[in-house]
Amino acid sequence: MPEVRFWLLDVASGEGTVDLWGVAEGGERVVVSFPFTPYFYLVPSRGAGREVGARVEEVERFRLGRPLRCLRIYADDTARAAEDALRRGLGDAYGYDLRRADLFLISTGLRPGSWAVAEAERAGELWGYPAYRATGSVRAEEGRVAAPDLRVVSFNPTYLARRASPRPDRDPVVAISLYDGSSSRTLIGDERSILESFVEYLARADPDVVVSFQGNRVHWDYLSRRARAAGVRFSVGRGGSEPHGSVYGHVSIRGRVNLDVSEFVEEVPEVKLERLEELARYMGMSVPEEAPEDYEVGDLWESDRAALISYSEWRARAALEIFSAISDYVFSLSAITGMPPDHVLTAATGFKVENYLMRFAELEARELIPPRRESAHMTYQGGMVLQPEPGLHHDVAVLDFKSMYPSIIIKYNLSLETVREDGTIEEGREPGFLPRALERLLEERARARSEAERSPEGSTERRVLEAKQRALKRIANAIYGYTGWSGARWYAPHVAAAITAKGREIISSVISKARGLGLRVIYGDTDSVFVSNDARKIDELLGWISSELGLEVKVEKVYVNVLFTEAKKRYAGVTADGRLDVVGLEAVRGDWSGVAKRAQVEVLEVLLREGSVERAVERAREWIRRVRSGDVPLRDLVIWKQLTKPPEDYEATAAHAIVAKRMREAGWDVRVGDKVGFLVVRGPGRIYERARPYFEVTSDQVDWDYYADKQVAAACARILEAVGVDESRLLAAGGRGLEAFFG
DNA sequence: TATAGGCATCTTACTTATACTAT
DNA sequence: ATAGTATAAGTAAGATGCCT
Repeated sequence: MPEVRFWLLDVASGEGTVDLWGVAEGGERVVVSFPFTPYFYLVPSRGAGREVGARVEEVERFRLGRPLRCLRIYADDTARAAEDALRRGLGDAYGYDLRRADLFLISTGLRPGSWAVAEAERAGELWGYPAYRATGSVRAEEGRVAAPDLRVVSFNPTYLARRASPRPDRDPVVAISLYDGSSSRTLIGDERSILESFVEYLARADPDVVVSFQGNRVHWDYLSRRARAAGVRFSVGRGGSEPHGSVYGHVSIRGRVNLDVSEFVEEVPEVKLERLEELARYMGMSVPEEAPEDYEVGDLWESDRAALISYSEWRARAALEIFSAISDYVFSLSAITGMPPDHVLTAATGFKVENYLMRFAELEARELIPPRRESAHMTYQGGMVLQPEPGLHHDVAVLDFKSMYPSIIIKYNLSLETVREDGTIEEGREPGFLPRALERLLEERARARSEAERSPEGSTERRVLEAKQRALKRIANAIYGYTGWSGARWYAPHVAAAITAKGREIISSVISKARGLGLRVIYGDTDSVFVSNDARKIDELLGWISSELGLEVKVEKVYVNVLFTEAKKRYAGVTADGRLDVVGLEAVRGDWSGVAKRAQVEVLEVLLREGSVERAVERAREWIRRVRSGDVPLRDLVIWKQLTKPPEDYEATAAHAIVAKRMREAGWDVRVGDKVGFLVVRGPGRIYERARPYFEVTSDQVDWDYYADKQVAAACARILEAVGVDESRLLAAGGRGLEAFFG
């Protein structure tokens, strides 16, 4: 039987077939077509039999671990067929609400971003590509880690906005920069020729991956509309197809991976603003010092076109470089979840986990896949957080459970089959669906890690395996949260509650034991305990945890100095290797001005490194003085807040919502989910009456006192009050007060 | 096409207490 | 003396973004 081996790029539904786009072993780009009729399962009610559908097979499946005789029913429209069966009272239906291409992947075990082997024969060409027709089975080729050489192209368009944000119904595309990994170019000229050249370029370069920053959210739609208006056929997909909207707000380009690297920002909590510059900087890439802001593009196009084009080329290059850095991770996520690489970044965590679970259910556990339905959200108790001992502590060890919740799920076999509604646990049962699914992830992760270690340093294989283990960890860690998500197919709040209850029980016993051993417990949160760094006692504690609880705890880090306020989840410390950790405090929050964050970090540095309260106070006072006198660049005063709903839906008048509303009225494209940057200006009234878009404010308008008192002083006082300094000492005027004069 | 709950903190919106004014 | 009103003080709720 002839076989074709290929690396799976994209899956598309054809006429009665599923078409697989891939890169074959020899480097050929191929399309392999499979005849595929979708199916669903019916647990028949008494009496119902094979007459329920035209093509029916009897199979054994499990429902929450219990074996059942089921019917597998094939139908072109499974949703309709299932609905019909339900209406006729023929039984309970499962797995009928999956999309065809998804079901194909789930049932065959094929993974996008991985290698596949298909029994197939050559069948001419399809849209100019070698086509194969399946003659037998198709399966994943296990154990082959590295992706083939992919052709990757990135692009960055520039639009010329007449005012505010560019609008596709009005403002033209004036340039598109392209980068193929070695050379840059920018298409300019009249719009029609730019768009035509773009389409031609893609047809000629024929990339497997098209990379952009915000392609899904902005560019594909914008460019499609402009092309339509200009009468240019926007055939950027393989076989000349046009982009089309798909699930998760993702845009599909047939035969290619359309990768919008802006979506990777979700995976990086350190990056607070979804901007290419921020992400690139985080990834350690060089970033132009003066990147133009959106509102400057129009002027720059007139005044310094060369600079704008060079910036645009940087953007295209940066997007591709980011892709290169994350591609192994993305392909791994794709392989684990079975979702195409471009979908997997766009999809929310819950859906990634769910896709993994559905594959595991169908391929390994033979569990029925429950339909998605709206469940009432139930809250339950979460992790335990200790009240910290406020003040400055020296030599503190942070003890951490290794993957506490995943360990609990497996160790106590917490699953839908084993946890009763009242939260009690059925002992002695076979490992349940969730623990098994989780164990599989952890096994694979352990294997990836050990294989990575065996691979030569710096090798492709090692890099890929390390990305794979990170991706596996990401999914494993999200399984607990998934059980408490009311949108989940396997929604199980009582299981989630049982997991956290065990967690609380365990951490409580660890705290008691630590105290019993004479360790001072300073703080703890969910799966961590901060104790005085007494190596002998800690060793004893870890030994006890291992032998008595059967769980693993490690010394995560040691703080030479660590400062706690009265507040939970907020502290800062200097580690043995000299790094300053800031946790939860203003300095790590995206909704505080840069000046307040910087001042707070400096105060912390002085306090924790030099150990001088007096110098820390002086540092805070310097910053307050500086701000009050207006000696700070405006960009350090911007406060960013996310617009979490339409501005008019806010019950309380919020500054950023008012600013967003005004910006919209002025023609800015401010969407729900965007961060709105504003400054507070002088004048009467509430903050929301004095908030302005950050780019509209001049230095003489700024309410410097607001920044001095409510931002800088507040952030510094938070720290200094923990060491007995009152905020009034920071705010008192002058260098030395009257007490110095009289004292 | 929202993983979870726990938490701090700021601002706004509303309530209550207090001081002051007009009758 | 009393009712009415402006203002301060106090509190609840809305909103955001962090931690594990």
